[in-house]
Amino acid sequence: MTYWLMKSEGDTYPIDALQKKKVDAWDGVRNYQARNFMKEMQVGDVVLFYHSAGRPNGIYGLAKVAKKAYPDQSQFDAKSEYYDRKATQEKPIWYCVDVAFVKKFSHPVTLEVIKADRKLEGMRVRERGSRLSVQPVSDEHFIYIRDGLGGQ
DNA sequence: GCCAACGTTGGC
DNA sequence: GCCAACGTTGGC
Repeated sequence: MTYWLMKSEGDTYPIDALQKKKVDAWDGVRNYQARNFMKEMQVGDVVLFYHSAGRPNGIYGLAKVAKKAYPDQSQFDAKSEYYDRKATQEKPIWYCVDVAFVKKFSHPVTLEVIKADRKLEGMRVRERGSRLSVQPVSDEHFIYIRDGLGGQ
């Protein structure tokens, strides 16, 4: 079991949108490092759902991986903003996973709190300039957030 | 809305 | 294969 943090823009795809759909494709990722992490994901891995451009920014709840990485169909769609002309059905470039809604925290664990808590030292999202939209999270950090800060 | 950080592209 | 230019992300 691996734990992850995945970012979504709070005003584009908030956790409420996933709650409504229950399961959805996490597509549109166009960063190689993030893609490679998604390829490592296993069904059942738990994800911290992070809002950037949120009010405020932070972790709003939990999701879990419902389907392993498969080719992101939007890369083949010329009308999509995620279209990639270099990708072919035989040789896809971009992958996505399906994620399922698990729960929404009663209060988001804000970036401000994450940065202030010494127990969360080393979390990637704290590091200055970390723009990576899919990040692994250590067991300790994950459990501390799920059972501690997020369970308030 | 600004701008620093940093990933990607393309000329050489 | 280097690196300058460019584009995007995301915190503030």
